[in-house]
Amino acid sequence: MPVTLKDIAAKSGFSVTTVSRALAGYNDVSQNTRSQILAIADELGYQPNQVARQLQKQSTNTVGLIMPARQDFHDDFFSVLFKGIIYTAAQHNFDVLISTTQHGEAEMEAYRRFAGGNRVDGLIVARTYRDDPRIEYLKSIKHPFVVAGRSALGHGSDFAYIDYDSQTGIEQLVEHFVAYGHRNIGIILPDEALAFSEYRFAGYQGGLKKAGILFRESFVEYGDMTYAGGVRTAQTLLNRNPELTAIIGCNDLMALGAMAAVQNCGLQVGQDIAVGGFDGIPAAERATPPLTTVSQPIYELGEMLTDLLIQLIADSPTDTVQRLLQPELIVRASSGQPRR
Amino acid sequence: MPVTLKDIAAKSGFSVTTVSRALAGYNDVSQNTRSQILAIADELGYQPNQVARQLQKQSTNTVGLIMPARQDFHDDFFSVLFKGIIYTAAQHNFDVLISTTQHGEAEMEAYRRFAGGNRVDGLIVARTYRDDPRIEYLKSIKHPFVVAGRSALGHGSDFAYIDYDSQTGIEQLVEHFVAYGHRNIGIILPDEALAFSEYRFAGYQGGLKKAGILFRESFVEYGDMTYAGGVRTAQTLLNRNPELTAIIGCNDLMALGAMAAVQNCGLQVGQDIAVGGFDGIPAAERATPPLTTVSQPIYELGEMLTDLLIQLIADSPTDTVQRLLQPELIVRASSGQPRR
DNA sequence: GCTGGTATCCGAAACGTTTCGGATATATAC
DNA sequence: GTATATATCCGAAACGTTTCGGATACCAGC
Repeated sequence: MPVTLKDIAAKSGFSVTTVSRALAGYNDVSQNTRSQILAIADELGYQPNQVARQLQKQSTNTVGLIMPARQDFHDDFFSVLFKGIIYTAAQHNFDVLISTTQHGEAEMEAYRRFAGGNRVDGLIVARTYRDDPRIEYLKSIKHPFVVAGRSALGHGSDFAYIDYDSQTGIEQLVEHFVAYGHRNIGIILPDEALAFSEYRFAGYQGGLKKAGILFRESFVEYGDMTYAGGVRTAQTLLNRNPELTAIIGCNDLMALGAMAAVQNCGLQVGQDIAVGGFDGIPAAERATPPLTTVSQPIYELGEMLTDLLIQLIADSPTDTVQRLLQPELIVRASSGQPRR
Repeated sequence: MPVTLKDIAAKSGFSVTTVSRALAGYNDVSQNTRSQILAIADELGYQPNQVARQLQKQSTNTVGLIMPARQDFHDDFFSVLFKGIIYTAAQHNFDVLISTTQHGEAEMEAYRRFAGGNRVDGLIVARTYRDDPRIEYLKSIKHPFVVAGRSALGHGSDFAYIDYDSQTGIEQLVEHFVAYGHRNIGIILPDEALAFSEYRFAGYQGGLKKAGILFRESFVEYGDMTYAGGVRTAQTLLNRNPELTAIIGCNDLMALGAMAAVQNCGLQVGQDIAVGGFDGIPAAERATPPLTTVSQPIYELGEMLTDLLIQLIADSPTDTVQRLLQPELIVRASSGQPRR
């Protein structure tokens, strides 16, 4: 029994049309009737039905985000990205609709519900996979979207995206380690299925090559982006390669896990083994010792993505915006002192 | 130009009604026509318009959450609560609609839009204030909602809520410190306007009283729930009261800040000054030294709230569920050894 | 008195679904 | 043969808005 325009119309004696126009501020309704109508609306506590309005206007003032379920949950990436998104959306008077699914058919189903089902005006897609079906779908139905990240290395990316140049970032981290005298540098990569995994791997190889260091398969492991996964994977790496003097975790959480693994071995982070991460989350700075990392400001990424998406919704764009941002190497105690 | 029921009707030669019923699986449509219709729907890539469906069904399968903007942003509480909510909502095939606002009129506006505007079937309200206008509003329009937290001490709470008994939690923490030989225990409280601030204060006073320790106004400060705020406030507390040997931060973030402040003074956390927190966030466990804290599993709180809300939406309840959960004291190195 | 303009109002259609209450045709029962 | 049941379909109304295209009344200008 919420109050509708019809109720106000009945009580005021005017038509639904006039009530609607009075409330919307059109100037073809007299001052007198407008104030009557406003008074009644106020008295009845009228609240326009947003769903009806959306149906009529064919727009929702809502952006959508579909997050991976569970296993990535304690990854700070989405938390922070998400904060940037909802805060920026609110600035533009947009709400944010969220769902979580496992990767796979359920995920596509959610995208169809949000985009095809007209629940949102635009979508932000994050964590791209190689040949990502979500992107294909959104392109096919011409629904506005922006992507955090690109397609995998070598695949074309003909859509709006914003991404940090993690290849260069990791390369700089490797160079930093090399400059400190390290030559046996291990790396914990993200899941191979993730598009950005390749860029980081390429950065690792690029850094080694520049330094004239031979790439060794055995120094590479894949982790699951979690703290616990970092502990586990670093353990494996250290057991298999006692000669390692440095480890790169491809996100800060895994790097923090790696630090713990090093300490568990009775070794000193920064003395015996240098550790570096990627992301620049707050916990990295607060760790003991503080973590050297490649910082990609995620909150700001969320802001930029949202601004871009909303702009894209407002005026269908002429050219597709693609922005590649430079991350910043932040050296802290976890990489220790130059070794000679 | 998304495809609608009308398009399928036109192409198949059946009426919109029949198409609708075929797709919905009613049994008053023959196997033959059903399969024709399904085929065409599939071919055209039909995706039901959720907004139209919501309008007709007068329900949205969506729960709403309105988060405080900015200053609380780097508080992990909402991030984790939020994860619990969206994950559980997804289990029930509910989406989650989010907005952020500053506390105040804009916040009420958002509640009206979500609840009165029929955008969501139910709301989760968190961070209650004393005599919270949001709760009054939702009660007045009889919109389903559940609350994380209660009204302020002494005010009646005639609505569905789930809360941790933080009074008992803080009391236990005080008792723990007392048992370790501390008598000069400072506390950093949350903003007074927050309903739970009073419970924690009461717990502090209760703990002191049990131990026969006189309450001293000067040992109390109010913080803003952030890490930086914790550093600042602990600093103030320590400068003013050099006799302090223990500090309680009323959330982990402020407690971690307090640890940093202690260390900045050249003092040892756990040796010179004991520190305890409240929440049990992951960072507390990983801190150096690990933080003694009163753990209130927030993710689980989000799960329970969402389950309760959805149940409340499904069958209007007979009695209002109110659950008071016991938090758990977790002793770690930040509280050091017994002093004698 | 007629014309044109302006101010104010409103009916009806539309957005895309779902559903109520039939309508039609065919089969079954007697 | 009629009466009843069943299977299959559909028109129209409804959900609550917004908006297009008038309609009406009144005024000024000639």
